[in-house]
Amino acid sequence: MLSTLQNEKEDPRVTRTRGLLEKAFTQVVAEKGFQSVSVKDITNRAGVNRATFYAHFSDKYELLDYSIRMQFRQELEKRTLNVCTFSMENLHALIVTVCEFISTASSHCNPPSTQFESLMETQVKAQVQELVQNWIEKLDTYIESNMAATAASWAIYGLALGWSRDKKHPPVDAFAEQVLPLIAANVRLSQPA
Amino acid sequence: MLSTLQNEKEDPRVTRTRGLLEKAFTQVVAEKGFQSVSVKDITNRAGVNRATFYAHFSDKYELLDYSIRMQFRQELEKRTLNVCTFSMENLHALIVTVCEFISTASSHCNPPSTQFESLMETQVKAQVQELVQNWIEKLDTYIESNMAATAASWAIYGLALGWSRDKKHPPVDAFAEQVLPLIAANVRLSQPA
DNA sequence: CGGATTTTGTTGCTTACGCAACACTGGAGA
DNA sequence: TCTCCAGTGTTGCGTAAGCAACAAAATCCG
Repeated sequence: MLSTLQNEKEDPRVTRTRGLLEKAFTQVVAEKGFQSVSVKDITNRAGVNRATFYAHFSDKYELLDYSIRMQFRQELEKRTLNVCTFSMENLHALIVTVCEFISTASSHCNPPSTQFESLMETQVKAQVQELVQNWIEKLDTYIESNMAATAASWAIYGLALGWSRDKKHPPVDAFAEQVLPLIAANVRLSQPA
Repeated sequence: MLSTLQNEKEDPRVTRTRGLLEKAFTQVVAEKGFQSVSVKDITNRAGVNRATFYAHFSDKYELLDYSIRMQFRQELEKRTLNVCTFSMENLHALIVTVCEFISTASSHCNPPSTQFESLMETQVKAQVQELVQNWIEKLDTYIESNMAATAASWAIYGLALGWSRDKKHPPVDAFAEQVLPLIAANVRLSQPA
């Protein structure tokens, strides 16, 4: 489910094609806007056949979904949050990541359509959930890691979204430091008293 | 023969694969040097299967050949010399192009092995030959365009090579201006008196 | 409104690529 | 010397991608 497992390494051709499509997608969307972009625009730019597009994505909305997922994942990997264990520093970094991702995404996307935001919310929460759950499961667990991770991911996203909408929000680091105890409480419950 | 004809547009997949291999090739060669680089190094970097490499090139020497040809062609296209007619300005630009290509290539390649230089010579002369012949054929021809172009290409390469080896050579533009009449004489013979 | 272009998905067939396995060569080292 | 090993080419088979053609929407426009 939502498997981030790169274990089952996929055919290099599909990796390549998806990458080309995603890259072309972000380019043409930046030029013409999402709505006025056609599948043909994307495939032309990517140098990929249109039929091949449909072999990977049912339509451009699904590619948007994929693109958002990949970009956020890349942010996590950039800070090696995908390959670490729980610590206050890492949790801090995670909160910052979400804040910045929401912030740059919504500023980059004009106008921030509702469907776009809900898409982003879904993807980000799902990955944060998975990541935090992974952290918890490496500790001695006393409660459902699933539930704790759900609570944490919703809380983080909600707080980050509020922060990004605040016209004059404090610096990210200060904000993250401020809410850190709130989130940490969720995770910590699963640690031995 | 040596057809630069992109007319017969090739499968996007082969264009892509060749491009990936060439890009990877220049990278790993820059890092490890040509001799100590293996086919596996190249294909790993390119994300292309080793068997696919051999479907395009018989060995790394052939890829080197291809790479040189493409890089010089790119220089020509950069100055739109591939889509123009004869003029003194264009001939000047052509000479400059050859000079700079030899200069940067031989400085970039350490040591400038004999086989490498002869490979470069072959490719550059062939393309200059083709280009000049194309120029001449658009004029009213009184002599074999083939022969005139051959003379011009050899002359240009020889002069450019001499220039690049000259320890304290004059600026490219000055040099090109200086030898311009020599080369122009070859081409001009085919024009109406 | 009505015709004319685009776009969208879909399909059958061809071709290029990925993969694993193979035999072969040549160089390094106990 | 012999073994080991990393690189080289080659092969057969499975799969992804290219292509042309199609019907069905959707969009444009006089």
